[in-house]
Amino acid sequence: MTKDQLCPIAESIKIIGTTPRLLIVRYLNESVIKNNDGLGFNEMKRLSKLSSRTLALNLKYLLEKGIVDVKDFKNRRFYSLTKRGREVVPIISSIGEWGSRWNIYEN
Amino acid sequence: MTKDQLCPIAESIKIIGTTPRLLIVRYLNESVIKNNDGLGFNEMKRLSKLSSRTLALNLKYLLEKGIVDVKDFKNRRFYSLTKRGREVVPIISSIGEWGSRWNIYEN
DNA sequence: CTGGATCCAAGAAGATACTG
DNA sequence: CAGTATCTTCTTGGATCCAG
Repeated sequence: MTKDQLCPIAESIKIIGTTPRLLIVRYLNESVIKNNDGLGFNEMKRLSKLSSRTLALNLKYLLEKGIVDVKDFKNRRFYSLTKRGREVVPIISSIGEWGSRWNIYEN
Repeated sequence: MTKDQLCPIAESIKIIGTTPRLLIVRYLNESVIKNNDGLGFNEMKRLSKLSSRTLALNLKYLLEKGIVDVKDFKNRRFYSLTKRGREVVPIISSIGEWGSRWNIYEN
């Protein structure tokens, strides 16, 4: 809590408001909907179309922020959303709803 | 509409899901709430703390996408949200709500 | 095969100075 | 006031490589 901290909204935008991080949350959430145990690195890479470098860096960031969790079992790693991460999902939903309206007009 | 287009959510994230663009929409929306005529370039720069370069580039992008509008009067330029731009506001609201919960836990 | 790490090129953002 | 020019730094993409 520094003295000249920014407002919470601006801070939040800086934490989660980047393309790779929103994409990661998005696909992790969809994996939950499908009742999976989470997603593996390569599966996220394929879905999100992020490079392995970008995916690895941003996964690490989201792990540190407590938004993403990882578990090892069955000789694999499974990434999933934490409770805090699931709270990000409404943001993704809003973007999805905006996208639907957006596509009514042609770009 | 190319053949291998991505899903609308991923596309939407790429269009609006970047820090500078979210910040721009955020402050333009708040200026509407305050019943202003919009925001000038320097005012947005001061509020968003974006560099003039980043602000100019992203304003141009949002103008092209029809999310932001600009009008000249009183010897000044006033940026504001279009109807389409105002549809982005729920995304900002979701981020704001998330930010509030976020701050309950210390980072 | 999975989960990265590494290297290099390209792009986006930040800082600051400067101009019409 | 509203940007542009320039330079540096950070982020991403894409390919490749490698250990378990």
